[in-house]
This record gives sequence, structure tokens and C-alpha cells, in this order.
Amino acid sequence: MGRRRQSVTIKHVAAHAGVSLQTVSRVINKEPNVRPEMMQRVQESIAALGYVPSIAAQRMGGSRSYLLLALNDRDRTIADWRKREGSDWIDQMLLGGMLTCAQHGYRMIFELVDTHSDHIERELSAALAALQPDGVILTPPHSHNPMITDLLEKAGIAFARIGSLRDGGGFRLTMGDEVAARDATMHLVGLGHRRIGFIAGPTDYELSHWRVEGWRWTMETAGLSADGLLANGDFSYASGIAAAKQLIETGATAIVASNDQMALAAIAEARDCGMEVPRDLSVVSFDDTPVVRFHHPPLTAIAQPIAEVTARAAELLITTAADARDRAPVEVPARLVVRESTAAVPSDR
Amino acid sequence: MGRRRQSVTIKHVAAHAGVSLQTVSRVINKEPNVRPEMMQRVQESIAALGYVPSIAAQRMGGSRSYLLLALNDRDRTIADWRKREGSDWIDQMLLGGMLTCAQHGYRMIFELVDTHSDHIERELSAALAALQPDGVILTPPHSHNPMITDLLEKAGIAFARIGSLRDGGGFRLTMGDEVAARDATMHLVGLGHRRIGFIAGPTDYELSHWRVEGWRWTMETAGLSADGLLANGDFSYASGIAAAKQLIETGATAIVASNDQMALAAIAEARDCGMEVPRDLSVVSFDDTPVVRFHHPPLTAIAQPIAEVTARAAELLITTAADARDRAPVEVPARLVVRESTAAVPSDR
DNA sequence: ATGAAAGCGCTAACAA
DNA sequence: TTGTTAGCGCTTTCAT
Repeated sequence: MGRRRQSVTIKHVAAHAGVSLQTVSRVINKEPNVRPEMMQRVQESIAALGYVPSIAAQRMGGSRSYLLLALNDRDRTIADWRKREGSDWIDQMLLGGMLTCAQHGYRMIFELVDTHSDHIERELSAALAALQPDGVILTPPHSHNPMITDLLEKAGIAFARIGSLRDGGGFRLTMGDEVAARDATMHLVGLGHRRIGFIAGPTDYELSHWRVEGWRWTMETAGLSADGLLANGDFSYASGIAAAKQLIETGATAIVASNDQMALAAIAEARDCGMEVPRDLSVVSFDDTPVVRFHHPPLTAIAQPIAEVTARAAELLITTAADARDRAPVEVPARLVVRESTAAVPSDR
Repeated sequence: MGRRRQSVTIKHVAAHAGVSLQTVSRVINKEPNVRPEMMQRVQESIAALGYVPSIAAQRMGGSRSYLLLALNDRDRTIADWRKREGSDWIDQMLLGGMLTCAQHGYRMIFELVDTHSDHIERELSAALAALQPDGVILTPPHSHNPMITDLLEKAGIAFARIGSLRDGGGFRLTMGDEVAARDATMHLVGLGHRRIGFIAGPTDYELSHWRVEGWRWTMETAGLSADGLLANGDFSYASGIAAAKQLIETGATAIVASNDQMALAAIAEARDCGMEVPRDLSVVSFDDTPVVRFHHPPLTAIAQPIAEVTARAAELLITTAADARDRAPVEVPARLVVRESTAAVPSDR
């Protein structure tokens, strides 16, 4: 492999421009106290030599590393990749995160960490020690894992928590899950449905509760009973089947599912029961991953703005000073996309 | 942000173990000339203190960076992410690349670079200078871009080229495109088809030609005419529509498309012509992204082993010494997955 | 087999 | 406003 040294360093630039290292450094970091003409000269030299700072050296100098770490749950992510069910959660995170980082001269590194494992602290510490990122983006279920947030807090590393509102430091971002669930439910109410079932997500996700609350609130407000219309799921297709079975038996004419897979399962289960969607049963899903658009019929869904929320998280981490932490949560609202899996309630129901 | 220094460094370990910095360094890097008892002692200290080397510092010292860079085409990748058509090429690369890197104590960083831009050299140089990766994984169309390969060659950075067999240094890996195209075509021949159309990919992808060759060879070998049965596409849905139109007019009873989007387009176009798949037209696609399994009917497809080929690329970069370069290309074969978009040729044709 | 010294490219603290 | 000095944590020399 041999030792590969930086071909053009800050030294070369300094020599070329006839200034000190420090002046070059100041220009690179856009620090004050540099005369415009100096800055001009240095920038010309930088361009002429094609100089790019080494982030390793920058980090060693004690400043920022210009690295953001996006942390996802290892088991879930790998399982999703292997299943190839068309979820593009990760892609959308990369889209929002990488582009935003690039705009600010940062880079986003994507990493997987176990949530459940007991050596999680060691694993995370290792990643932090090795990479020394300036900030960390957390997604559920990491977002509200105290082992993780405490560690980050102690290490003094900025972090953003997507999908969590609990205490625990860092920036909090949501996609307005409760409002989204209201919108989905209202849409069905507007179509004349009175028995609207809800398939909840796993209870260890905060957003599962928010979504249930949105549904419950709308049912109450519309003067509808929610009795027997809440079924538990865990985001898996299998759990969606079971939940749908239960809801169909209860006589639901519409179902809101907390993710796409459970929504697809609900439709499949409905078919098994001889029902057709949306004629006999309306279904709304959460997430709006690509498969629901290619499904027949295309699903009415809550589209989660994953790219946008990740972009906001990155921006907060990069641009917000340490003293401005613990601000109010940022909400990037999801929106309802009406397609063909929802229709007016059958007149005989 | 404040300066955040490494909490436990090689110095602490050295002090704890009562040895010199150098001995610790030797243990970390598994170098020879360390007595087992010394090694033992040092490793205990490392474990006790929870020490993890800083890759920034390692890199500064002149050693490896333990970073691999996966380079993809910016425009195409971002366009794919935005379209949300369910392609999981990137996810599969991450799956194969990240896991393999992790096994070897490496990290994979995913980056986007413009192919067409004239400032490509600057862009790539910047990424290399900033990150100083030990190796780079190239995908089409970067794989055979001389601007990129020459730059890497000159910089002395190991690289792997997926989907290219041209000269240009580095490791070459393919997914056996020609054989895959043969398999797809043979499958159709076996079903009795004689007029088998082929929708080619863009000509600036080497693999487009390989796939055409596989089809052509099979047609010849089976004693079938290929006249008028080759249509050009560019991987886009729109181009698939046009190509399918042409092939259907020519009287093709089966079509092999060079990617999923064009295959889906072919099916849509067939429907527009009042034909049903697979009754009136059989279709085989390349890639096997998730959407084709959720499509109705599910598509018979060539499944590209992206995760595996990326894993192999990473492994080659990490484990192969510099003197073992320019070896024979590595082929990770794709395989045909038969689903419901192919059937026997109609008896009246 | 082990240790001491020098330096990687950069930034922070200080001085001028 | 600018330059000088001293590290950052690690790996390479080169001694011992």
C-alpha cells in the first residue's frame, strides 16, 4: 500500500501565496481578520494548486472533523435490505443528508449500530472515537435510547433525534405523526366511514403512540366510537395480517395502517375474506415507500418527508451553535397523498 | 463547538501498560517483534480503557485510513432517489460494502461524483484529498471513465471497477451480463418463442453491449433471426415505451429489456396495444429491483448480485497487496428468476 | 524485542 | 491584521 502523503498541503499554498500557514488556515475557515486582498491572493493559490484540506489533519488540529454520522438500527436495516421490499428510507436519508452536508463542506457517514445489544456503548464509542464526527443523526429506535443519548451528551457531541420528543438532549425532529394520522382518518371520515380501524406500530416507537393519538382524537371529534377498532402491529407484514383480520371481523370499513407493509397485508387479508379494495374496504398507509405506488390499486398514503427531515437535522447540527441547543422540536409535516385504495363507504354498511 | 479531544489515547494505554507508545502501536497494527506477554498486557490495557484508535491520527501518521470510498454517478443517483421508483441498487451496494468493510475494521463512505462535468477531476481530487481512502469502488459509468481511472492510478490509490472490462487498471468485476442475457433469451427460446426482441441499454455502458451480445449469440445458436428485433433504450421508462412499440410492431412475441423500468414500460405499452402479459407477450427484465416483484404480474427477471459484487470489490481492495493487481476479472454471476411475465408462445403466432 | 525522536497537515494560542 | 509556536494522536524512522 505504501505511504501516500498529501500532494499539496497548506504549506504549498502558503509558499505560493507568500503568506504564513495561519493566514491560509484563516482563509480556509472563513475566519475574520484577513484583508480582502490577502484572502483573494490565498484563494487564487488554492485554486491554482488545486488544494483541498485533509479532514484528517483538520481533525487533528483540534477543530471540526466535518463529518456527520447517521446512525441506524443494524438489525432492522440489514433485514430490510435483505428482504428487498422496496423501502427507500435509507435512500431518502442519504438524499437529504448528503446533499445538505455537501452544501456546507461536510460529509455524511452512514453507520449501523445495534440497539438491543448490551455492547452498544462499546460499539458506539468505537465509532465516535474512530470517526470523531461533529454531529450524529439518530433515527428510531435509537432516538430515544438513553444509552445512546447519554453517551453522546457526555461526549459533548451534538446530535439530532428524529422521531422522538422525550427528554434526552439534542435536537428533536418529527414528521408531525399525530397530525398526519388525523389527516388520514379525517380523509376516511370525509368519505363517510364510521368504523375506521387503526393498526398501530410497535409500542417502543414513540411515533406509534402519536399516530394512535391522531386517529383516536379524530374519531372522538367526529363523534365516532373507537371501540375494538385499534389493533396492534409491529410493522411486519405478518402482524398486519393478524391485525387486519381482527379489524375486519369487528366490521371496519376502513383501515389506517402505521406502515406500508401492514397496509399491504391488510389488503391481502381483505382479499382473502372476499373483499375488494377500495370497494369493500378503504386502506390508508403510512410511509409511502415506492411499492405502494406500484401496487394495484395504488395506495392512499401518508408520505413521510424523510429526506427533508434528515436535511433539517444535518443543517441544525452544522449551523447551530452549542448554546442554542434544546430548542423547541422541529416539525417537518408529512402529507396525505390520495390514490386509489380509499373510496366512499358502501351504502349498505 | 469547542475542541473535543480524544478521551483515551495511545499514551494512556502506554502508561497503563507500562510500555512505550511504540509497543502499543505495534500491538494495534499486529506487527511482529512483540513478546506474547507484552502483547497480552497491552491488549488488557486497551480493553480496560476502552481505547479505540483515531483514524484521523492513524492517517496522519502515514498509515492506512481504513476508509473505502464507493463512488456513484451523482445525477443518476439523485434522480433515482427523487423519482422513488424503488430501485435499491444503492441499498444493495451498502449492504455488501458496509458489512464486508466492517469485517475488516474498515468503513465504507458513499459519495456522489458527476460523470459528465468537466470539473470532475477537481471534484474527485477533493474527495480523495479530504478523505484519503485506501481504496475506491467504481460503478458504471465511472468504471470506464479514463479521467477517473487515470487520476486514481496516478494517485496510487487502489480501485475496483464494477461493470467494466476495459483496460484502465484496478480490479475488474462483472455480474456476467452476457451469460445472463443468454439465460434470459434461452428461457424464452425454451418456451417456444422465435421472435425475441431485445431492448438495449445506453451505449456508453459496457454492459449494454455485453447483454446485447448474449442475446444475439443465443438467437444465432438457436437458429433464429435477430433482424429488426434489437431496439435501443437508455434505461428510462420513456425509452422503453418507444422501444417496445417498435418491437411489438415487428411482431415480437417476447422481449428482454436491459433494465426493470424499460421492462415495465414494455408491459404498459403491450397493454396499450391490447396485449396481455404473458399471454400475448413474454417479458424478461434485468436488475430485479423490488418493484418487479410487486408488479402485476410479477416479472421474470435477471437478478443482479449487487451486494455480492460490491462485497467482493471491497474485499479485493482491503486484502489484496498492491503487487497482485491487474488480475483476471472477477465474475459474480447474475441469475434468472422465473416469475409470471413469461409463458409459452401463443399457438397462433 | 523495545524505545526515543521526528514529523504527518492542520489549528489554537500567543505574540508582534 | 499577520506570523510564530506548540501541539493534536499516531506511525514511521532509527537507535538501543
